[in-house]
Amino acid sequence: MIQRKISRYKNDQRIQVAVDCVIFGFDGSRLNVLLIKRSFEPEKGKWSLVGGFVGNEENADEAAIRILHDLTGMDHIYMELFYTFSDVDRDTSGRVISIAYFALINVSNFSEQLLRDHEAKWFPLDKIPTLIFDHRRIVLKGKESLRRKFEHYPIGFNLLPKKFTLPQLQNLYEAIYEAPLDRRNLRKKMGSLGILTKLNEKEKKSSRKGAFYYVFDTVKYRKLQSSRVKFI
Amino acid sequence: MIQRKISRYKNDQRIQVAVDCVIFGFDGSRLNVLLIKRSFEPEKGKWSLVGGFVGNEENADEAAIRILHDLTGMDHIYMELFYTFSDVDRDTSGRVISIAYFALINVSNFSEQLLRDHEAKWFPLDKIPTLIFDHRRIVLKGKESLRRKFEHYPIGFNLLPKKFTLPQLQNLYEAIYEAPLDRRNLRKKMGSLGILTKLNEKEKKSSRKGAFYYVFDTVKYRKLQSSRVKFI
DNA sequence: TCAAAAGTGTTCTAGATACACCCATGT
DNA sequence: ACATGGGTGTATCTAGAACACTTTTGA
Repeated sequence: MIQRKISRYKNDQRIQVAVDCVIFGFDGSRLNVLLIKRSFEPEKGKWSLVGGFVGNEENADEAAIRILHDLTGMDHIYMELFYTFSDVDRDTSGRVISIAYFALINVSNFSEQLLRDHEAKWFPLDKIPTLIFDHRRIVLKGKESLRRKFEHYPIGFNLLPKKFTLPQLQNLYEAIYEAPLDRRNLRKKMGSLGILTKLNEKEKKSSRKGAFYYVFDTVKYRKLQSSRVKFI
Repeated sequence: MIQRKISRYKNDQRIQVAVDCVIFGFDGSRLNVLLIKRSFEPEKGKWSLVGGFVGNEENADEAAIRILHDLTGMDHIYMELFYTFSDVDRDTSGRVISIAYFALINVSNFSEQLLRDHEAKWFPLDKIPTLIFDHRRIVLKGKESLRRKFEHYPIGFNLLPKKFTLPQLQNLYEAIYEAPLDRRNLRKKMGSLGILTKLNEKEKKSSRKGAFYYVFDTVKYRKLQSSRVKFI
């Protein structure tokens, strides 16, 4: 039995609280954002972030987890609150503030079927279509937050498949920083951090020679975590 | 004539939206947080952050500016949204989410009279009393956010008076990082950034020899701003 | 055999760190 | 005269940046 809490504060405030998720996905070469065709009015049929209202019996994290689960079927998605957008007229049909999260997922966990079911589509970061409301601003701020976080925490590994190659890792860094990176320096850096384990297996699709797979060494990483490592 | 916006969304959500401010102030040697004795129920008389509800016709920034202005009489206070707290039971008398800001002000702008008027008091960061609700958590997260921001942006100057000495600046760095810092290295760093101008005037209260005053060179700083400077 | 991407080491430079003595002044 | 905090310079170390050739293999 769910009982609605009655506020003891006297207040005629009427603001609704929503969560919006900037879902980043990396396809091995480019960084993408998942957008959906909005299924209800207003702005039905336009491209939009994935979102929903916060329930009376859940906090914003729980709402984001629920929304991400409904869309993907996945649990334990890496996500982080990065900002709250509250302009009075940001939503054209009511006063709604949006608690914004970015989420990092591995594109390969996302089937074509799933995309069709939700009328969803991956868009490269430099090719975001016109979005409803202030969602473009939310995407841009999400990207900035991701970039800052990325500098000190190894969250990028959430965007990669379990096994990944160093050229893929380099593409990821370059996509997030929008700047070229030297192969040799990246390898040296990863070597000195000691958080990658080389597998005796090669990825052969994207080159003739093939690139060795690596896995992320969680145990070694945890030891570093206390000391605010620089990852780039 | 203010007309309330009627939402077109069907939704029985009943959440109120508040803003809370972690106001940091530096007294020349320690970093403090401004707390007030809560003036209304529930939890009346307990220590609390400064806050208030977001009005129907203002966004969260505007609410924070209003709240800070009401308390201090000051405008153009440096402030930044750092997180939104939304646990279902965080406020014991209703569902209220709190959009949290940290604000940086110069303690010397704050008269004793002002403190008395609002039943407010500065508390050193390591001596925060028991606070209502989740305000302790908000303070801790605010401190972390301040620290991260401080690394790359010269926001610390908002905590200092217009004229300040290098020993004071050092105290500020040490207070924010809770770690000792070498005098000579700090001076070298500031010298190389070139954003301080030495005045021909000394502060004589805190030592016999006296320490030269400096001012922050806004023009030189702006030139640096594009390039993500490291400030520590 | 050649095109295309993977892999590999060294040098240079700038910034961070560590460190100890003299200076100015009020009491 | 001395105690107190302010001011200064150098040597070392480390991390980041720049840079070019060899290897593998499928077509």
